[in-house]
Amino acid sequence: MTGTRPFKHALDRLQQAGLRPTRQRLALARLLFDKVDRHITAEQLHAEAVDAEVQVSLATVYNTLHQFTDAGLLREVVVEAGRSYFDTNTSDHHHFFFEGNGNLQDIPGESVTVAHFPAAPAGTRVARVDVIIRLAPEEA
Amino acid sequence: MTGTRPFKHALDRLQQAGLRPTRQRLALARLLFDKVDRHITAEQLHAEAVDAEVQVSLATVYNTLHQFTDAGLLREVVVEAGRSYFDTNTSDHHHFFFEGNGNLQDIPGESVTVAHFPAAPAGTRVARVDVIIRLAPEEA
DNA sequence: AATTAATTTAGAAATATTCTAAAATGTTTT
DNA sequence: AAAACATTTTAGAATATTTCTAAATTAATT
Ligand SMILES: [Mn+2]
Ligand SMILES: [Mn+2]
Ligand SMILES: [Zn+2]
Ligand SMILES: [Zn+2]
Repeated sequence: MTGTRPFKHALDRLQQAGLRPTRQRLALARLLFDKVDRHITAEQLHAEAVDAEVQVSLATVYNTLHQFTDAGLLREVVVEAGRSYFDTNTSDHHHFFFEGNGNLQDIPGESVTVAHFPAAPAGTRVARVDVIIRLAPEEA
Repeated sequence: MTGTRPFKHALDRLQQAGLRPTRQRLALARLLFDKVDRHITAEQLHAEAVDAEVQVSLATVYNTLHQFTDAGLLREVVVEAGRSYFDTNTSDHHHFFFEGNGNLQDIPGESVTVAHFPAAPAGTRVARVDVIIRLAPEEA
């Protein structure tokens, strides 16, 4: 019976995160996690939900994306002013960013070495290291 | 005679960038470049200008920051949604970002090594490599 | 079924940034 | 130095993203 596994998968994620499995969260989790990894904005996800005839407000999409992020199910990626991407790939990795079209592409964590940087200042710890390789169209 | 050198310095920058030395640009250039390197937002710079009794609109501050950036006099740094910093340090360097208070601190380019990353996809060239080391308050 | 707690929502608000077109200023030509 | 021309500045509106508020709904527990 096709169609139940995706629900199961999304349900597992919510339980793992300690979040109540509401209709909206289940639907958003399915949209987010039942496909290949991706980088999506709140508005894009809301549009996808509307498109899939899931009734959910934009406020709830924002709330849910932040809850998922806090729970470690998503990662927020900021590369441009006034636009936040939410990344379904939560493994240690980095990004190519195409300045032309705003696309993001993953770079596996193992394939970048960040070495020699100074120790974190006293009273702080390194929460994350982000490497963004900004790409421009090749000149003619 | 103190007070003329700063004008000369700012004037040089504008000429180097091929920008007309208007009252507003000169004043903003002095505020930006006649002190130690820093990371400043458009609103902060506008507030400083108002404070220094320089009459300039917020729109002009944005225009000028972008012109300076395009001319290579500034660098835009994006680390948080809905907030752009302009960096008077245009040398090749990276950043510590304190998630607690939104502060940025430079890391000299030579003290970070980014190695082994994949080649830029066909049709693109690497415009810049940004390394952001995100710091959180040390846990108790 | 009643109680309690968590969630969703519409709409307003806050924030950041860009746009528009008119006024002002700077530059070049005569 | 006036006239002509080009650039810049500006107020205010517009756009865009994100957050907030408080009321309505839904879920979980008793
Ligand atoms: Mn968006
Ligand atoms: Mn700001
Ligand atoms: Zn990613
Ligand atoms: Zn810097």
